[in-house]
Amino acid sequence: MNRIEIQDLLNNQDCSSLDKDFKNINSQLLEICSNFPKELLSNHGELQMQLQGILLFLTKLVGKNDLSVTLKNEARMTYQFSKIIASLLKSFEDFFFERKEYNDPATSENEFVFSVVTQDMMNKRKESMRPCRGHRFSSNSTETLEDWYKKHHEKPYLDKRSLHELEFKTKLSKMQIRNWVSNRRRKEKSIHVSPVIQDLLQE
Amino acid sequence: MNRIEIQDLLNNQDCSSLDKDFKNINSQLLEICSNFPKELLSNHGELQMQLQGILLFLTKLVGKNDLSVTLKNEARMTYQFSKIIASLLKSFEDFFFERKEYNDPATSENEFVFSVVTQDMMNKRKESMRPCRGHRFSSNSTETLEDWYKKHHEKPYLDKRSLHELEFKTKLSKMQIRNWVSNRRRKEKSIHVSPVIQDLLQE
DNA sequence: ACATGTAATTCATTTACACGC
DNA sequence: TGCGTGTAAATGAATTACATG
Repeated sequence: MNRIEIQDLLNNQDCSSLDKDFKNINSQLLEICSNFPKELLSNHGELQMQLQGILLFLTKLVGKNDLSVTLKNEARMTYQFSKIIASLLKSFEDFFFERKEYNDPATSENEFVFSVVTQDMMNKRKESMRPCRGHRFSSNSTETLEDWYKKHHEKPYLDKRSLHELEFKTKLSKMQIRNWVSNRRRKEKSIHVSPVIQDLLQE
Repeated sequence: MNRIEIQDLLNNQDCSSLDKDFKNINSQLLEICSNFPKELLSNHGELQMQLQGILLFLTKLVGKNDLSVTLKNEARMTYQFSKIIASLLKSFEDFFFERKEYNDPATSENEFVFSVVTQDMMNKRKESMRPCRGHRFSSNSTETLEDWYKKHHEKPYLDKRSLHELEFKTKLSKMQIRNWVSNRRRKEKSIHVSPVIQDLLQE
């Protein structure tokens, strides 16, 4: 996932029309994000309260009739963003206060984008899990595999070198890679169906 | 078209009032459906006889005067259903044993009857069925509703006339239509998300 | 090791309903 | 009742794993 600066998320070009309170809220959110898991231990309750206040304000703002459409949309977007932060905050709290064994991989970075952290968390969890039907690989792994497949489109069968390379790149097991490529060949087949049959299957 | 389990078609809640013979017929039909084209080659003649017997019995049943209305309707539906199976069976036989040209499904009379009758049956059943979460409306109904929404895009709220019209066109209940329009408005909102946040949520 | 069939799971979407305004 | 919002239940397609010949 690409990193996105929080400033880009919050203060985009349309913000020039926003009033004082709205700007104030944006800067509050920015601050919360910047210190995200760091200051959580000391004042998570405060943070939750602050977020609740922000959400309440935004709800009121959206409800107003005399608001311009762009401003309303802006408010809605900020509301969505605040909601995301609130739920992230909650999941962090669960980690820190109910299961204490979790080490945050990203605390070393001073200012970071929280989306990257959640991605890391997901990958950490996934890697430790034993292979399970239906559980998706990380998008990174899938991309790597898909790249390989595109390159070897003519003859999409694994040789030893490819297998080793993919094993190293994706951190998946040999069996998983073989399965993936096999399933991928099957998918390739099913993509190219006679248009007549496709029409038939449509309805 | 929504799929309906054969069991639902044959054995619905009203069946408690049916007599033994009727239940027996239902289970026979169910068995025939389950093995439909599979066992056709070995015993198509038998199947035709069996179906004829069923049809005869049902004809007698419908003719009776002392039958309750719901039971009579049930018998009629089962009769239609048996007829459909019989005609399907016949067209399969034609195809397999007389080497006749397989008729284009769109123009074949049997197929036409099949789809119309099942649609009819479905609508009938839908009226009696209590609405169920997650069960899709027919594509026809959805199209009608979507058309209405597009037309009233500026102010997508139902008035009495619209509600009546849609109720007539879609054969859905008032509550279902109100729910659909409400859910549709919500969807409209969620479609217009900040592209940055959308990317973020994409992962 | 392969194609094929299919089980188990997930993900987004659809419909229904509850609660408060 | 009407609305928006939150959320439950179900669907259906796609993803991953594993069994068989």
